[in-house]
Amino acid sequence: MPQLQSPAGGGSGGGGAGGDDLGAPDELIPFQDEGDEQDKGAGGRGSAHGDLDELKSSLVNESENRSGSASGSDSEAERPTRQPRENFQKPRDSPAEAIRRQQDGSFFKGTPYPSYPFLMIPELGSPYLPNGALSPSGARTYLQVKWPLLDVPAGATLKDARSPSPAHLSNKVPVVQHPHHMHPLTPLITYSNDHFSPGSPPSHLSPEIDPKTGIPRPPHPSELSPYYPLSPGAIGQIPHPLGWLVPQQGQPVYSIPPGGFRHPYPALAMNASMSSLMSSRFSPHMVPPPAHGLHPSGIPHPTIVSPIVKQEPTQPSLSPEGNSKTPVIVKKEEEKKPHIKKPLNAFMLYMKEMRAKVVAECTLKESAAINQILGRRWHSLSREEQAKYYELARKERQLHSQLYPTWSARDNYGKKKKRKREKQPQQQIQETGNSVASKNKKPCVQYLSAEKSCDSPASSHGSMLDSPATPSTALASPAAPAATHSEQAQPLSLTTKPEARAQLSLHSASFLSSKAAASSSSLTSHQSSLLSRPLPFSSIAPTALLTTPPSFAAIPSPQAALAVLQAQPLSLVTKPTD
DNA sequence: GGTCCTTTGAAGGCC
DNA sequence: GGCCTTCAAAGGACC
Repeated sequence: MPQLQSPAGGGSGGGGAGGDDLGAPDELIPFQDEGDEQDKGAGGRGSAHGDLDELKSSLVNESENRSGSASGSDSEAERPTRQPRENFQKPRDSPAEAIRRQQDGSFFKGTPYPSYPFLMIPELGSPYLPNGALSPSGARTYLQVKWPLLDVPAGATLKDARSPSPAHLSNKVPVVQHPHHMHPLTPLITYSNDHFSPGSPPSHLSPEIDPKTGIPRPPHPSELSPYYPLSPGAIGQIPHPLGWLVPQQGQPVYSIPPGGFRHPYPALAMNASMSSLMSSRFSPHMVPPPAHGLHPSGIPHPTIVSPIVKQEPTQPSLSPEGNSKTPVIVKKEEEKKPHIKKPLNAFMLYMKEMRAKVVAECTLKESAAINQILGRRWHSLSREEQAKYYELARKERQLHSQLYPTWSARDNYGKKKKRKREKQPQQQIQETGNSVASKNKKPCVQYLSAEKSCDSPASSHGSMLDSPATPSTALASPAAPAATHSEQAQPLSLTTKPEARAQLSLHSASFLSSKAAASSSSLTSHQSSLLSRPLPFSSIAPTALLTTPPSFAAIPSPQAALAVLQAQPLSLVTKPTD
């Protein structure tokens, strides 16, 4: 399957970047390494990052325009977050310094995503339960942040107006999966949007050089990361920073001991108890939590489902003899080992957020069907929108790797006891054509037919891909806002893989008969998916944008489209430009 | 109760 | 470096 080159990836070759790049301290700061990563990616990078840079620069410009101070030089504008990132990475500010910074109003920086005004607070301390599992929704508590001062266009909110706020999207009470059931910071997180209305970041919080010190101001937490609602070094001294983060129950939100931030995961804001908790609960050693289902503050959290706690011994339990462990014990300990789940990727984050919306819009409940819809919508998202999720996912991985530095995705292999499939559907299609689903235990269900009634408003941008006006416009880009720039930033990779070409062609056909394709029951799910899925922009050859075969215009059905495509020289569609 | 389905992306292993 | 596999979420369906 041709993939939209993900920011972290550029394929598996660069795939290591997602985690490997975490080692360097500099990489901990989001936006710089956006650029860095993109530079490293050198063409293999996904589209999202190009837009991230756009967003960065546009944000800087926007902030400067707003503030009117524009104190930064050009070079500063080009590297708006460099210094702040270093500050962020090494939060060694004294409390007084931190307070001063905050009083300067320089503590925050405008969000790099003007349209992304919520903070995804993964329980502040960690989105991951002590066992590594993510607290289903509480772990990713999207808080719409109220920016008190900065004037941001209403249209620049995270989602379109139709899209309920993420908090509202939670269609169920967050269920903590781990027996610990309690994130140390959850009581401090408001789960209500009442406190947070989409607003604007204050203009004086723009990323600028502090006029007093000449030192670049620390970046806004949202720039640092959605996970880092407050910058480490100074958080603790700020009872209510600008009042835009309101404690739910009146307790001090972020107090931090004068000693400062010593936790190995310094990006997290925490008070004394949190700090100790982090040290104890979120260290890789996973020592037991202090209490069952209770935050150290004693405040229970609604997400607590069961107070049963699996004690994770700090030291491996030894056999009575002393230091030798029987295989049984070893096995037991192995079983006791907390299951650290993989960090969610961008699409998973998107699904998590949008699932409830899709479920509400449709009558579908089957996740497979929902996921098909979401998959299509995902592709219909503009790259900026996708970039948000890529960024979130990247931070998830960062956070995860910091919380569990020794964790490897390999650790989870085999834990699902997943029955090994004989072959991937994709391969089956390539090899056996349409007779694919026969081997599957469960026949592929064409869920897309059920989606017909609800997939038209696919994206907040109107999803031209779901119901495109013309193939060419739809192909040009998923809501490509600046095609020319995109082409510059991300030279179109001339995907010459047969599958990719087929996808392109199929996709072209899908614009003309997507509904028919969706309702088709004679195609395999993957074929249907191909028909309905937009091709990643990066894999579309320029010529392809201009040479949509006119013969598609009269294709009555996806089957016919497929037949045409199979018979038609693909080179007509995706003739390489070289 | 376990697995499948379905989606995309990340990561690791293998060649 | 490319390909393949597994897992991440979700919940109904199926065995």
